[in-house]
Amino acid sequence: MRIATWNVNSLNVRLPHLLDFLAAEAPDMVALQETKCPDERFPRVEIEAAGYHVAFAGQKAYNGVALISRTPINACLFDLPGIVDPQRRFLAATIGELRVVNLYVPNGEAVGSEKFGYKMAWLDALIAFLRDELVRHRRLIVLGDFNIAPGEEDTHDPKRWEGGIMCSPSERSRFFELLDLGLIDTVRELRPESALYTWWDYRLNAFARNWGIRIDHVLCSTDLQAEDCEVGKKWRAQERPSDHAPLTVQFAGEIAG
DNA sequence: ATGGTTGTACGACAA
Repeated sequence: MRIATWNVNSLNVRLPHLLDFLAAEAPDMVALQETKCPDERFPRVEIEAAGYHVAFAGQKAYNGVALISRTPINACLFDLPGIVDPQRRFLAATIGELRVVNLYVPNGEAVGSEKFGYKMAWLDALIAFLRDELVRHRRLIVLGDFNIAPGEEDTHDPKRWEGGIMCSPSERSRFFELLDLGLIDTVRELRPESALYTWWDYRLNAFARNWGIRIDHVLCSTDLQAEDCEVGKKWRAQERPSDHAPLTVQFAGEIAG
């Protein structure tokens, strides 16, 4: 099975790219973030016509997550337990024999800001939730835009990013707490030596210079085996791209189990 | 590298 995550930064603008991606890559499941799309305007018809089921949690202008799957999507949970959050950043669901948790972790703006405190509280609630979820589900995938670059090798310029937002010790320690629960960073496991990025700033021609960072992740429980991964840089190179590339991970076996 | 771009929605905020 092939599982992808993609922060599309407006599903309305990026729907043609998404439909091209589905046709070209034929993933079994895609987790989307930053759909910026209220539920009543979600492009259900177009995505279902491509042969996929949909589940979504959107809001006007900001945030918004969705799941797109060839296999029906069941038992959706739209709110991260343990925190009251009107922002649509979380969508957990059961797909075949998989439990999938799609995340759009708060950006945090700047270390020490009010939004940074929200990010830390959100991550702490996530860690508590996933500790329970791993007890309930042996085949668990946690994926999305984490807004955390786990290590120095995950930025194009460690000195520039050191201690800043997405790279601070408190954010990185939360990421490693997630791994310590029993989750695997599939991309780092598959490509231990590679500089792989998933996000490049729109500004300063950052993509052409490969000034990127790795903040989108696919984590899995130890019952699952990741076989291969790919960052879809060609989608970041399109006209009017998202600032994130899609990340696809190939797992052994099928969604049905 | 300390500026700059994009999306939403039409000014200002979020990223």
